[in-house]
Amino acid sequence: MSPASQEETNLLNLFQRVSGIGVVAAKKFVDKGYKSLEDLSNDPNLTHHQCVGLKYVDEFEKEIPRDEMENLLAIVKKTLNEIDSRYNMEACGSFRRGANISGDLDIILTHPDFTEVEEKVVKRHKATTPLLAQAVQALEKYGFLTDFVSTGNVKYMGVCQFPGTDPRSNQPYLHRRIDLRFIPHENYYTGLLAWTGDDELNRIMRSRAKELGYTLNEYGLRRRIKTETEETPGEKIPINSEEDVFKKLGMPYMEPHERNLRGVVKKKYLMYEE
DNA sequence: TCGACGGCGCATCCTG
DNA sequence: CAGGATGCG
DNA sequence: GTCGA
Repeated sequence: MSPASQEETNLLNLFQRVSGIGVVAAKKFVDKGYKSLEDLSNDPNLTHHQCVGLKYVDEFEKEIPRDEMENLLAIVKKTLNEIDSRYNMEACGSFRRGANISGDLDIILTHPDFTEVEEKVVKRHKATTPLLAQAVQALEKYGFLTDFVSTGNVKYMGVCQFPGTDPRSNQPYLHRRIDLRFIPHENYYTGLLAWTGDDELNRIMRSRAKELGYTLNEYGLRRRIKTETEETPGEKIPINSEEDVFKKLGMPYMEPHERNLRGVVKKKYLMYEE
């Protein structure tokens, strides 16, 4: 590779370390002649997301130890239960699958007043529901949330920081990426399943559902209606636990820590290749 | 053998 | 201005 | 590159 295009590749990779900068934006900045993150920081037209990403570019690359994840989650649970005990929340992703380290904190949130019907009504009228905003406000009040990346009716993306000094470093705790995702009450378990993953398991369960004439996603398990010309989602199967979904698909229940399939499946194929 | 390989919420830009 | 398209995670 | 249609 020529020196020039090597430099360009290096810069593209450098800029994409910033949250909010993908391949398109990175290329744009290279074309502008930027050579460093400092050049980037002098651009007056960065999006808000990119500003936050740049501010914490080093901190966001640091992994989060499991005990800190537990402490962060405990703060969110305690704070929200204080303002309304009917909030229900769980951290998903690799943390729920038992990982010792995580990249960010992904929390799904339900409340009995936020149903599928409610969500549709809100969407149709381009209205707002206060449930997520109230939760965010409560967490901001304690200084737990330090910056936002995006914030809407059902999804908040932002930055949080555990209070006090980290005994590991004798420094303040690092800033961590946090997502709060509101999902309709009756979709809690399929949402929990989908957002816990991993991706490989999601693919397997969705394709298995398809084979059995269902369609599975984070919004529920539905029967598929098959006519001569088209297939449409049919009535919803009631789901009251993650176990219910496995059962409907004729699969043995897998504990969250047993859902780390990424790579495992590949190994299986490699065995056949021998 | 050949096409699909995720869909979606939010921010922002584009178009009319 | 609204509605659609695109970038991003 | 993998896998079902």
